[in-house]
Amino acid sequence: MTTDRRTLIADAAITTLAAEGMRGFTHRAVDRDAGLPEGSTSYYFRTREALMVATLGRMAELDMAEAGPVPALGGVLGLDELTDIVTALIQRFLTTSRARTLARYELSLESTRRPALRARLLEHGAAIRAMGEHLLTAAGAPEPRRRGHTLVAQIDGLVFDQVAGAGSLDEADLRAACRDMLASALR
Amino acid sequence: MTTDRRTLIADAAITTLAAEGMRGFTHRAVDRDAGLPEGSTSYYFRTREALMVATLGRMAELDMAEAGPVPALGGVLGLDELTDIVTALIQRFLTTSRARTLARYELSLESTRRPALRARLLEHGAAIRAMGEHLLTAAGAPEPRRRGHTLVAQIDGLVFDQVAGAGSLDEADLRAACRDMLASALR
DNA sequence: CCGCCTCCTCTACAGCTGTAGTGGACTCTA
DNA sequence: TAGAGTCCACTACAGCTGTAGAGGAGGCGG
Repeated sequence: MTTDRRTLIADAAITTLAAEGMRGFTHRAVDRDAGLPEGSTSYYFRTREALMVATLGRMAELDMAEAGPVPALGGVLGLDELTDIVTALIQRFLTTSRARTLARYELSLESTRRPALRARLLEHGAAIRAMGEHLLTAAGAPEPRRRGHTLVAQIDGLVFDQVAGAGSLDEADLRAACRDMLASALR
Repeated sequence: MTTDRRTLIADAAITTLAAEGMRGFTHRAVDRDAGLPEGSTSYYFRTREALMVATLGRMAELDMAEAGPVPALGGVLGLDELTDIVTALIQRFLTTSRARTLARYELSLESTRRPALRARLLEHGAAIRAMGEHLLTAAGAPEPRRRGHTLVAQIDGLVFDQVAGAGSLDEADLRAACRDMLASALR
């Protein structure tokens, strides 16, 4: 499978961003991570901002591919199932897609200063919150919109803490926290 | 009040970090923000990492000065008082000390790659979580330690969302979210 | 008055960065 | 086969960065 050159570069960019931060996020560093000759990244994405936007786009694509299967469930969701789904999602953020998680935080902070990035990020964030809302609706929660937004933000906090903070909670703690949040939301 | 030169620089560094991110966090940029001649920052903090550590130290100092008055309350805390305290804290993070909040996230992410920074950050984080634990203990919550950790992380998520994410929650939503979290913790 | 010491500013410099442009290899069209 | 077009690797270059060090201003002890 020879992936598209741009996709290959965007994937490498996610890795670079997670490993080196915004400071080390340079055209040449991405070239290295992608195993391409110097100049490749700069050819496909002339400016650093274009590279960021492309990286974000690729992240959104991967996020959706990963989370897509989840809301395909039918029927009414109970607290236990909901907890399972959310806990599994968090675990994936922390392991399989840890790099993408870190890269997302980097880009979020950067979007504070870059309108072009901010617009894309909000778009993607809206899609994620919509999923949260959808899940809560399926479980019959009141005010699913507000609750969904809150829930997503709180979960993000737990993930951030695990990935860039103290990381003092084990899997059982995370599960308990999710269950409490969801129980509040369903009340 | 002529503050110590190092303190002046560290304060400027917080501003620079919040405004320009890790990438724009350079000796010369801090010189400019501090209104000092070029070379000053580089003289007091020879390496960039030393500057980061000093910045973090100053942030911890300011955080403590700000939060210090809070736990001075006596007596048993009720859910309402607790909610008031926490909501007020969040509001301060988002307004008065917004820059410091952003700088903290920048440094948290950076600490992922810098052991020297990580050590200091964990130290400060421990102090903050101790405050959370203390508050919950005063309110008679079971498992205040675990609950405190979770609470702090969740609050951080709400703050991050407001400051660098969608920011779709208004003050009433934040208050409601806090109340729910605290109610869960007290149960 | 002299010499010393501290605090600071200024300058030097090698290395890296973003971005643009040149030119070659390869592929398709006729 | 000739020509045009596309994709890509490489190079150029000005600007910025981290860090080190030289040197000067001003105060202090004698």
